[in-house]
Amino acid sequence: MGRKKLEIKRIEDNSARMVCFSKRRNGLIKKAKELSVLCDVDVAAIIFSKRGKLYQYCSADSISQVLQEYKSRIESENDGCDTEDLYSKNGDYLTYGELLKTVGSELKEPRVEKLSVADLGLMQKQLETALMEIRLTKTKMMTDAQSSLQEKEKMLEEEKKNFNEIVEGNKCAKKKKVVIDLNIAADG
Amino acid sequence: MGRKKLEIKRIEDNSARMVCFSKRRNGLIKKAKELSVLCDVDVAAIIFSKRGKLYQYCSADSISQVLQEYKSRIESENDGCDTEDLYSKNGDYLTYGELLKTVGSELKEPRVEKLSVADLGLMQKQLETALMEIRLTKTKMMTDAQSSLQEKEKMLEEEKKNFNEIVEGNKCAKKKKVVIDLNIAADG
DNA sequence: AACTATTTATAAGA
DNA sequence: TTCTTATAAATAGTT
Repeated sequence: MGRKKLEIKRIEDNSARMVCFSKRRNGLIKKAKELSVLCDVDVAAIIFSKRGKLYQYCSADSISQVLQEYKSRIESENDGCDTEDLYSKNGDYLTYGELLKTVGSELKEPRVEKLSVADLGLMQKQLETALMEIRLTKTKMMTDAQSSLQEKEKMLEEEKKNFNEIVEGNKCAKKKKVVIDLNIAADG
Repeated sequence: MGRKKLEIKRIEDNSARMVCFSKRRNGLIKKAKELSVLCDVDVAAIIFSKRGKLYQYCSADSISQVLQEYKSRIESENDGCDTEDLYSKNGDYLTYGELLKTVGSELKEPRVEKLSVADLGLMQKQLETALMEIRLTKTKMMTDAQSSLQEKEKMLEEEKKNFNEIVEGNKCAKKKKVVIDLNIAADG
């Protein structure tokens, strides 16, 4: 949408490409937000610029829902796979510790071939779960930090208000005093 | 954009919300693709519907680039953070094994408070790297599996061709024989 | 699933 | 970069 119809292929002009990137990046994130709010779904948009900058949007307050959904999906998709050796002895999923140890040793050694694509898929899902758990914790910590900041701000606001009331009170007192003085003058 | 200006808040009517979801989901993914192509950047859009369905777009062919970028970013962003205790003794980043052990023990125990947001951010990045490494490995394995399948298919095709040639050869031989027979008959 | 009246996004220009 | 504006594109409500 613009003065001309734009063909969808790489914009070769450097400056034009950057301008377009800036506009459309904001546009995409706006659209992602709107979709999330209007339709009450979880949306994430991630954009890596070539210069290493990372822009992202993730619908707030819902990471735990996403996590929950993910977990239940992992649990239900769990049949018909020969991935027994990826489980803990107790039949549960690996703890993150066990999982990471597996990832670390299996991926680093040259015996990756022993793992099937299905195994890697399961690992991937578990890592994603771990990742979301971290994100959740991080978000919560940041939210907590922010709300305590907001509380401080509120207290400051309160103090300011009180201060202003005192100042206003003084002004009123001065005005009254002036009026009285004038009345006195008029009397004379 | 539409007959009326739509306020950006949850659409309460169920049917209308689903229609909107369908339209805007496609719209978002289209926009993500366009941004990726026009500006030559990596874009991912992930949408979880409430009913557990996952829609996503990820600009293809670029996971290894993203991984590379991520790694170099981690290496360069590495100054000015007080996250020393997340590092291995050798000064390098944690191995995935060490990292996962930390995630597992720190997040499970009630002593998460000891970790700062910055620490979690670092963990997050490392987990993301691990995840991409897994994805990359999985993709490679699947590609390899596919190409070996394709090789088998090619061999099968070759065999089929040879077989057909033999069959064709037999057909020709038969034809010739018939002609000869006819000639003999004509001679008689 | 199509159709259109409108709104929204944005390409080019300043 | 930021604003403006003409035009393309998306889409809300309708059929």
